Amino acid sequence: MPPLRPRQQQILDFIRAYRADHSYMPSVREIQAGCAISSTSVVDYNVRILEREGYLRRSPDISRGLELVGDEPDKAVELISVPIIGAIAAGSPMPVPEAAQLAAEDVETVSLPPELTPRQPENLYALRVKGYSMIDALIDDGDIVVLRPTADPRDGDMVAAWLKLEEEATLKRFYREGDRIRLQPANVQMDPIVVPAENVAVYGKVVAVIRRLE
Amino acid sequence: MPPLRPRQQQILDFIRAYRADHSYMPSVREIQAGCAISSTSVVDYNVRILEREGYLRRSPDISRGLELVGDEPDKAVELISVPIIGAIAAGSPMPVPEAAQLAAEDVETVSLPPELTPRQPENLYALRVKGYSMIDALIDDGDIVVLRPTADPRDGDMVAAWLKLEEEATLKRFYREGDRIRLQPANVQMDPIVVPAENVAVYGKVVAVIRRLE
DNA sequence: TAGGCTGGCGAACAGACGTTCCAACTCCAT
DNA sequence: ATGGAGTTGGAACGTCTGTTCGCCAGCCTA
Repeated sequence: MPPLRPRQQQILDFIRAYRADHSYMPSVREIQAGCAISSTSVVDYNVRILEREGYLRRSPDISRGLELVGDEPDKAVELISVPIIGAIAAGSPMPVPEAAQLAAEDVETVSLPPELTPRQPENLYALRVKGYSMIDALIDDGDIVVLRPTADPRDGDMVAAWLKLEEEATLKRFYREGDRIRLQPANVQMDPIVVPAENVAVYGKVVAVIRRLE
Repeated sequence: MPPLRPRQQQILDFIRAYRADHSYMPSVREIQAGCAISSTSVVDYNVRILEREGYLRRSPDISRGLELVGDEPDKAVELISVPIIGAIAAGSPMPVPEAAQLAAEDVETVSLPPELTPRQPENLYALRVKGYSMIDALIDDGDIVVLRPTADPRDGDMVAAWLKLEEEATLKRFYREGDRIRLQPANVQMDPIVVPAENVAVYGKVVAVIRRLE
C-alpha cells in the first residue's frame, strides 16, 4: 500500500473524525468544507484515489454512500448472546423475530464467539432445525442456524427463505436472475430451483451454523 | 415507551436490517420499497413518530441522516479458546495434537461458547476441513470441527478416523460390530462402510461443528 | 349526522448531493 | 523551453432525497 498524499490523508482523517461524531458518512461537500478544499471535484478526485488504493468503498449515486474498509468499528471482544426464537422445519411456518420475543426473559439463547460474529452483531437470532429437509444445505436435524435479518440479500448469500406457493421453508444460496430467483443448495451435487421473485420471502441471511454432538 | 404500531415496528426492523448490510442509512424511498409502502409521506409520517418516541434521531435535510438510538451492547460470558492445529482433508494425514503445538503462541484459535463445550473441556482441539469429501457427514469445505481425543469411542459417537489401508481421513459415526467397525455417514440417505477394526485409527471424537458463512 | 383524529396515498417542490467537463496550475524529466 | 502526468478550481447538470400539501378512508365521539 503506497503512502498517501497529504490531501488524501487529510480527507481520510476527516472522514474518520466525522464518523466518530455521526452515524452517517460525510457528503462530498462536507468533506470539501472540512478540509478547506475549494471544489467538489477535488474531493471526488482524491476520494477516487482512496477507493482505488483500498482505503474505502463507494456506492455510486448514493448520498453519503462511503464505507471505510478495514476500520473494524469497535470490535466486540465479548461473547454475543443470541436468542433461539423457535424451530425451522420444511413444512411449517418460520418464526419471525419480534421485539416481544427478543425481550422475553425465558427465551433460550446461544452464545456466539467473536469469530462467528458478523461486523454488525445486532438483531441476530437463531432457529433450531427440525427434521432432515435441510440436508441439501448440509444442515442436520438439531443444528442451530444463526440468522440476521436482511433487507436485500446479495447474490451468493445463504438465506432462509419461505416459498409461498409451496408453503415451505428452505435454506439455500440466493441468486437473483432478472425477475426470478435461483435457490442453490449448498451441496454442489444437487440441482438448484428457480422460482418467480414474488414467490419468495427472504427472512434472513444465514450467518453461522452450529452443530453440537455428543 | 408505548408499544409500536406494526408499521413503525416494520420500519424499525427494516432500518436495523439495512444497517447491518450497509454502513450508511437507508433513504426514505428505500424504506418505502423495503416495507412495501406506497408513498414516501407514509414513511415520513411514521419515522416522525419513531423519532418522537425516541427510537431514532433525524438530522433534518440530510440524506440518509437517520441515527438509531439505544442499541445497547451485549453482556459478556466466559468462553473457551481452542487451538486450530491444522486441516483435515480426505487424502492427507490428519494432524495430531501435540503439546508443542498446543503451547505455541502463533496458533490460530477459535473460541467456543459454553453451550458448545463438553463437560470436560480439556485437550480440545480443532481442525479446519479442506475440500468436499466430508459432505456425507454434512460437513462443508471450510467448516471447523472441534475434537476431543478419545481412547475408546462409544457407539454412535461421531469420530475423526483414519483408514490405514485407504490412507484416508473421514468423519463418521462409530459403531463396533464384533471385530469390525461400521462407519455410518451422518447423512442418513447414504450407506455405511464396514471395515476391520485394525484398519481404523480413531483420532478423536467430534464435539462440535462450526460453519461460518457470509 | 357532523366533526375531529389517525393513518395512508399521490404528486410535486426544493434543496442536497454525486458526477462530469474543461481550463489552469504545478512539478519534473526530457 | 516543452510536454506530459498529477492536481486544483469553477461551474453546471441531473439525480437523489427530505419535505410538504391536499385529499381520502376509517373510526370514534358528541
